Amino acid sequence: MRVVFMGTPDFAAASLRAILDAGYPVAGVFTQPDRPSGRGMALSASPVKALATDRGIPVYQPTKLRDGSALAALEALRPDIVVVVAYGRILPDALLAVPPLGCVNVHGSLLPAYRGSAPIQWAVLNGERRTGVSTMYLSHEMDAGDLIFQDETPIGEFETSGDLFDRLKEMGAALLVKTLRAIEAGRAPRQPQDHSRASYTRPLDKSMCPIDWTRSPREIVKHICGLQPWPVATMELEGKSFRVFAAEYTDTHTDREPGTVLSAGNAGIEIACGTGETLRITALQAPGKKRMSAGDYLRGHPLALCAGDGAAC
RNA sequence: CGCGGGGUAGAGCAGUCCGGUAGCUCGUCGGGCUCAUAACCCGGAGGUCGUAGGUUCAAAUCCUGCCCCCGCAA
Repeated sequence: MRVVFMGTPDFAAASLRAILDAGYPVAGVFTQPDRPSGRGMALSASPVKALATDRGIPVYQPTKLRDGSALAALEALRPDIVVVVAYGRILPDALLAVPPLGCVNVHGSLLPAYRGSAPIQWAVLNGERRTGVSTMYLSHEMDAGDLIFQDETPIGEFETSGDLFDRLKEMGAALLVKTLRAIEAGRAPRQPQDHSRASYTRPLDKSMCPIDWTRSPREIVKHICGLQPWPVATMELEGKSFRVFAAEYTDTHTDREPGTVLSAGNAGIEIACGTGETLRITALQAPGKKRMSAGDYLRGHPLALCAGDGAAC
């Protein structure tokens, strides 16, 4: 079964690696063009390209998918099936029609929930206790194709999007191999999604970073975890914007204004939340500094605590 | 050459502009005190100031090259 793989980031590279390790011949790989990125704006290859190059697989990086050349390139590869994982492009119907066995996709959610571009992060942000991965056939509409397999997993209370990403990319890769085997054997399930239960995510952006202290401790913890490793939750302290990486629950109750710093010491910075409860920030990053524990930071930067009613803090 | 911040004791920082004894908080080690503590008191150890050169009577500090870390941007 000749496979053509389309994908770009780390999440996709895991799937590519899995089907290669499973012994499937990958005739070619499509990935996004190299772009200047990183410090120094050096041109850098996508993780998928790096892996494909390493394994000696031809790489295609079309700028446009609709000018005919991409279609010609795909047809020339004569794939039986096309696997698309986080390619970052909408495939024109003409491309979808090329492989006789269809196009399959790995998505980081339990579809039909969390269709869209940041399903893993939004599952964390929304405080979901479980999520998973799905494989499906690609259809004209985004993430709405018929389901093949799904696999579930619980989300840890303090698990970050990055942690969950790493777990789901391996789950997705394994599920993809299972899916390919089933299709090859002609016994892959095909279950239309319940579109009435579909939900959609929007991309993350930096405007959502600031922590809203009027929310509950758990909502704030999920905010902190969900926005890691990017774009990272932030808080204001003494006029500077800090990136916040970790927090822990306390059993303290307070009637102080949400956002008030109640204490700052070795264990962290305790701040009043909106429910009369508090949260202790335990890891943060000051501008121009690297991430460190709150205790470490305070050692070099004593915080002026106000004992008053909090208004002046 | 996309823009900017940073590298000083095990950790976090000050000192650099204006060159002249290596400083603070924490940890650590020893001693003391307390019913008790991430408590407090006394004392000690621990640093080629990222690195290689240059200027100087004298460089953490001024000049130049290089390495590494971080943020923006993608």
